[in-house]
Parts: sequence; C-alpha cells; structure tokens
Amino acid sequence: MTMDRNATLSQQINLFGQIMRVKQLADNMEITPETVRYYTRIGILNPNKDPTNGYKRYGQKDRDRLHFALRARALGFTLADILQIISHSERGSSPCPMVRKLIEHRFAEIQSRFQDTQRLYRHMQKAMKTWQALPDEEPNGKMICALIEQWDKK
Amino acid sequence: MTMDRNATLSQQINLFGQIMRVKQLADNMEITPETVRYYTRIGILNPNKDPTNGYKRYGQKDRDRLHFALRARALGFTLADILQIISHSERGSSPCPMVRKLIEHRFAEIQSRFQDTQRLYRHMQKAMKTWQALPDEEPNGKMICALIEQWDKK
DNA sequence: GTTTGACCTATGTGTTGGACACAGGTGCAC
DNA sequence: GTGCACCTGTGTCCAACACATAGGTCAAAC
Repeated sequence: MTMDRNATLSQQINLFGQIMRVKQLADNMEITPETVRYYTRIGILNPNKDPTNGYKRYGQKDRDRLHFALRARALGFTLADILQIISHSERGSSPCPMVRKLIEHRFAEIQSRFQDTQRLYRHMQKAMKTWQALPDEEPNGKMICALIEQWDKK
Repeated sequence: MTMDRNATLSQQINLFGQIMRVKQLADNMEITPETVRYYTRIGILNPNKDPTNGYKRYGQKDRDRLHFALRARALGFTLADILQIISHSERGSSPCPMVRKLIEHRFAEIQSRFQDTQRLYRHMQKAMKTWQALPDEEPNGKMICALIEQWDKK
C-alpha cells in the first residue's frame, strides 16, 4: 500500500518501509555507493530488480545483512568470512560456533600484524632520531643514500 | 670453499665476481626469485642479458640497489619511493633531503596504521572476552549471528 | 647420449576492498 | 525541455608480490 514509486514521496516512506536504492542505502549506512555495489557484486547483498528500469531494490533483509557485514568487518573479519557466515546462517543453523573459531584465527593475524607494524613504527622512530644528527651525503657509487645505507644492520 | 652446498662451480665463482642469475641473487639476499623478477619488472633492478640464452645477469650495481631497496622497504618506504630515490641518486645529487621528507610522510602513515591496528586489536580482545560468556544462538530472521549483532554499538 | 631435475624465460592471472572512469539510460524539479 | 543527480554495466587501477602455464637451457648422473 505504501509501495508507490513516486520518488520523493517513496524515498521518505521507504526509510520506514521496504525498498531503497543504492545511494539511499549507502547514505543510510554511511558508506559509499561503490561499497554497496561491491558488496552486491560479491553476493553479500542481493537486491531484486525493478523490472521497469533495472534499478536495484534493497529491502529489509539487505539492510540486516549490510549492518551485520559492517560490524563484522570492523571486528576484523574479511568479506570472505562474512559471506561464509551469512550463507551458513541462511541454511538455518547458528553460525556462532564457526564465528568463534574464525575470530581466534583472525585474532592471531591481527596480533602479528600489530606487532609487525609496531616494530616498523619503532624502527622508524629510531631512524628519525639518528638521522637528525647525520649529514646528507652525495651518492658515491657504492651508496645510494647514506642515511639508509648506514642504518644499522637489521 | 664451502659456500653453497648445492652450487655448481660457476655459481661459486660468481659469488666473488660479478654476475648472478635470478635464483642465486634471491638466495643471497634471502628473498624469493619472484621478488627479484618483480623488482626487475618495475625497474628497481636492471640486469643485462646473456645473449646466448636470454638469461638475466645481475651485477654489483644490481646487488647494491637490491640491498638498498630491502633496507628502505624495511624502513617503511614504498617501492615507488625507492624507485624515485634511486633514479634521483642516479642523476648524481644526494637523495638524502628527499629521503628526510619522505620518511616524515611515511612515518605519519605508519603511525596512523599502527593506531588503527591497535584499536582493532583491542576491540577483538574485548569481544573475545565477552563472548566466552555468551551462548550461541540460532539466527532468527533479524539477527545473523548473535555474537556479532549484539556486540556493543561501536 | 640421454634423461633428469633444477633452473631460466615471458606472459598472464589472482589476491583485498574497494575507487574511479566510461558511456549511456532514468527520474524529477524547475 | 533542460539540467542535474542518480542509476546501469563493464572495465581498469592500486601494492607487492605469488602462482600458473608453456616452453627453453644447463649441468650432472646414468
């Protein structure tokens, strides 16, 4: 009954109701339309199509999925993980046990990434301090940049 | 004498001399041949070619460049940075002032990456703790995975 | 002398999570 | 009826490689 396709009106109504188009959904979730399109391409969202113009129509289910996806991503899951979780839950059983396993795995990854970045960060900090004192030098056939070449071995 | 357990005679001689082939250089620098090939493709290395078989021949200059590149990369420079530094130094002037500017830039990047990763890391840590206590639940049309959906709003 | 196996070549594709460009169609307020 | 924002599909690009394919080369073992 509230399904008219008068755009101005339906845009407002759809905020409470059923169907959104790309930009509207994107704005609503505070992401870009590109991201919505991308998630649609890889199957996280699957809108049906307005037969009159081919525009994608996103319903409540898509909003739920997108909402879930954005939270999961913020927790370190990959889009592939998310896809897997969704299709698992689609088949009726709880994906939570899988999620528990997945998060342990991702956690280990993030941890090692964190440590790598931390090492790099400290390395750069130290290098910057050392360099304050060092003079610039011309390249001399053996060295390309004195600052980097003379940085301590490993 | 006992340089490389599997090396042929000519390979051993070349370790003291001028010319190496891909794998030899890779082993020597402890990276993969793929990386050597990649750096060659993008111009960080430029070997000449053995006219008899088309094999790439890496000389001392390539070794210097690769050595430099690996150190610079470990300090957070991108390969594009490295390429720029090398070509700058090739033109005779010291790239050091450029390097100083570049590192400041990269440092800021690493710092923000570091903080992002750190946030994510703590976020996951907290989530994992919370989840220990939570029960698994079946998906119920509105929720896909209770663990993630009920995770606190940002 | 041939076969094995490790190496080499060039080229192309896949990875992650989108961003951006393009060419053209649609919707709607003015 | 014009202009603008939006939509469509397709394709390319980013970083830093890894991996696959198909074929050529080389030294040594049989």
